[in-house]
Amino acid sequence: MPKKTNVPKRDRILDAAEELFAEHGYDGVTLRRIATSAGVDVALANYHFGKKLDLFQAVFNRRAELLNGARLEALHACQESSGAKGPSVEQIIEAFLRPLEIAQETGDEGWRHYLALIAYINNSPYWGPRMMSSLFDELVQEFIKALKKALPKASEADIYWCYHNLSGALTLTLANTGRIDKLSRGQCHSADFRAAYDHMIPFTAAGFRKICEG
Amino acid sequence: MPKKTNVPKRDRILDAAEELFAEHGYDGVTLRRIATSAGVDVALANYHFGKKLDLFQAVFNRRAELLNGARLEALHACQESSGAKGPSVEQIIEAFLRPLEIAQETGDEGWRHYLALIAYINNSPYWGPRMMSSLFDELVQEFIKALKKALPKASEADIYWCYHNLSGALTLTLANTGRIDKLSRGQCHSADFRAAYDHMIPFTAAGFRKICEG
DNA sequence: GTCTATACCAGGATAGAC
DNA sequence: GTCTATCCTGGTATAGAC
Repeated sequence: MPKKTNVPKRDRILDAAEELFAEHGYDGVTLRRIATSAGVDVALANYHFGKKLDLFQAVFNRRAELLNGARLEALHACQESSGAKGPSVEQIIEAFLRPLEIAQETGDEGWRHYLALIAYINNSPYWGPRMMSSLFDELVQEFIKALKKALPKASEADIYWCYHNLSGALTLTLANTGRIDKLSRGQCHSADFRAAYDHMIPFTAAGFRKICEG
Repeated sequence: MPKKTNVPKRDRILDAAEELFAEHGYDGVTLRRIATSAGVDVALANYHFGKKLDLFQAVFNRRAELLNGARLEALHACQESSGAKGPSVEQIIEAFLRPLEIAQETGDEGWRHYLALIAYINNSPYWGPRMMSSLFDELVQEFIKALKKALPKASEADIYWCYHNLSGALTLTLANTGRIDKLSRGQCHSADFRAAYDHMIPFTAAGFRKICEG
């Protein structure tokens, strides 16, 4: 892959950091490696972002608003089109997941790395509690509220456990480890988010209904 | 928690490494920290296990056979009790998951850390492809075979995508990040594996049926 | 304001002496 | 089994070039 020398160095640092943090985790990456990969001097990351941790957070923050905006918009769209009874479980999960196909649609590798970074953080006992809430709790609670309305008989705990299962399936998908490719001997592809969601939406919707409608 | 000075130092190193690797990942832990936590000299880890990577693999290997033996035994048990028609999807998933309650049952914190380590490795784009197959593929394929029998109309790809969703839900559970506790404001507890599986088994079984039985 | 060269020093992996 | 020395890597600060 050719170095994009037309992109501003500040962005190249973010891009390189995004890819490397997603693949190797926070401690698995050095600032020197990020700088080399971005084709800039070691000290430039420090100049633009301060400490390593600040860079990490800058990477995590960069695309969050755009992503969650799209998801919230999708939720509101299906809420409006469904009237007073509200959207179905399937529609809600669809709105939660489909905007994440953005990486495939735009062909922007950066999005793929970013989503893998979310998976890393969400699955980490260290980073998860420290970093997920501030960017994602508001969005999740909005979806939970919609799900409660679609499943009025469900207890709160049941809804959250179901959400946990959905979140886990999603997280492993975003991690994009290639494990399913190998297990299935090439019949499934980790990188094919569309196929993943095509299965995940009916799968998890059926799970929600089973637990929450009895 | 008091230092267990009665435990052999070699095991104390494994225990400490297990806990720290699970929490911080491979690169987030130094041999010094492991040694300090185990109450032994820095060089002793090197003496017993060689390089850091070898210690990492030793930790990952240690409990795998016991764990997967129990899961396989559970699968065979339900296969025998169900006769020629074979066990149901629920029974198969139950056999896949319930032995993982071992941490809760035995009260051995080491098991909890070990399971979190599996979650870390399985969700990692770097470690997943390098370390999961050798210890877990055989077991997984055995369960897949049973699932195919229980869902004879399903395509292979569908089975594997459903397994992927199950594996993701399980992985996030094992990671034990406390996120669900926070989101649900204390109504669900990450550490309560029994509650997690009580929901995960019917949830994922319904998903399998939806995808694989139409 | 953007960027590079360089230096500093803490901390760590490893090997070899004991 | 343990202690220590050595070499190296990495995060960060600073000075100054463009």
